[in-house]
Amino acid sequence: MTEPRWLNADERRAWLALLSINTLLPAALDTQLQAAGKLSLFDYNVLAMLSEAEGRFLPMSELAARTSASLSRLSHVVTKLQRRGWVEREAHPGDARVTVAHLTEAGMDTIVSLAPGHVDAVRALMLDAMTDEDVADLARIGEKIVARLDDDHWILRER
Amino acid sequence: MTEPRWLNADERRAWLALLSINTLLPAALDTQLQAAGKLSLFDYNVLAMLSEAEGRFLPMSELAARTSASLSRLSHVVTKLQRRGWVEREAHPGDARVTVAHLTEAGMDTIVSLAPGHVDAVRALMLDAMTDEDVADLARIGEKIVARLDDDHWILRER
DNA sequence: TTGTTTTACTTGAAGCTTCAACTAAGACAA
DNA sequence: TTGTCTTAGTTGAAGCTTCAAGTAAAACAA
Repeated sequence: MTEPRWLNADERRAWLALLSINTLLPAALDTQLQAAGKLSLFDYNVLAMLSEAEGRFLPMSELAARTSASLSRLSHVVTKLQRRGWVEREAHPGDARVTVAHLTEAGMDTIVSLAPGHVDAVRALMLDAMTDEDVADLARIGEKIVARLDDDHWILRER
Repeated sequence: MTEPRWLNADERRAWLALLSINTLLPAALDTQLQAAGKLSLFDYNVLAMLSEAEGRFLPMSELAARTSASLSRLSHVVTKLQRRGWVEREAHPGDARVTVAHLTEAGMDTIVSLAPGHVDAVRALMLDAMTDEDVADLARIGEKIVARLDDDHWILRER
């Protein structure tokens, strides 16, 4: 067994910053969305991913991939969103194992009304702190990390 | 009411990457720590922050700041860590409102035994994906975002 | 075709986090 | 000193996430 390599100064700074962002950023966005529409950041993302999909529907697995969530977590959340009238579950015509989640009109209205405030919050909490070059760097470095965590993650598909 | 400014390509890439990292990285580290010692990343960080503090103790408020957590969350977790014999609660001599969390010997042994595996995981999941320059850039940009989220966050203190 | 494995998803229980309410002590003000 | 405000922390309940187990259909194998 060899000695582990401890983190150097920059590695430690990068790691601690990421860890802090990780806790603070979702919490702040949750607060904004909770106030605006009584939903969480994760709820919002589920609706957002459906709203951007062709036909406003996606199989549960694909929706789970696009929200980086487990199927179990997604299933519970879709049940909740269904009770609120924002999403419906439908059978897949070609494969009976598949459940398709479909954004309703009410769900679409909800996300359309929430999007401006949410985007403003993302800018205020994160993007406004950075120069254009910082944003490009973060995009590039962030995608490297995502590739390391999941080498066929959906956000890397169009590259 | 003005039109919101939507995200441009790089902004969207940066935001989606951060959101994905945010879900995937803690999940992967949780899995490693759960397997190695049946604790979460947050539990680990609480122990780590105490182990690095002078005297291996900190007031609850300070520990909450260093783990970016609410006092409520920390209080529940310290109760759990206390039941496992890793932390003790003590009264503060000068101010009776303050509770001091103190890492026990058993707690120190735990973190010492877990640290190498955890650091290896942080490297494997994140740092190994980046060049030295990337790491320095991420540290710089990450700290800008942290400053935006909380302008006197503890990781910015030594600057 | 029959049995086996894999894929897609759901469910209930256990554990974790948040929220609101609460206690208690220190600081401040008159 | 007395009352008020602020700070520090705890608690229980509600809601969210994970985990393990289960169902059912599709794919594969002999």
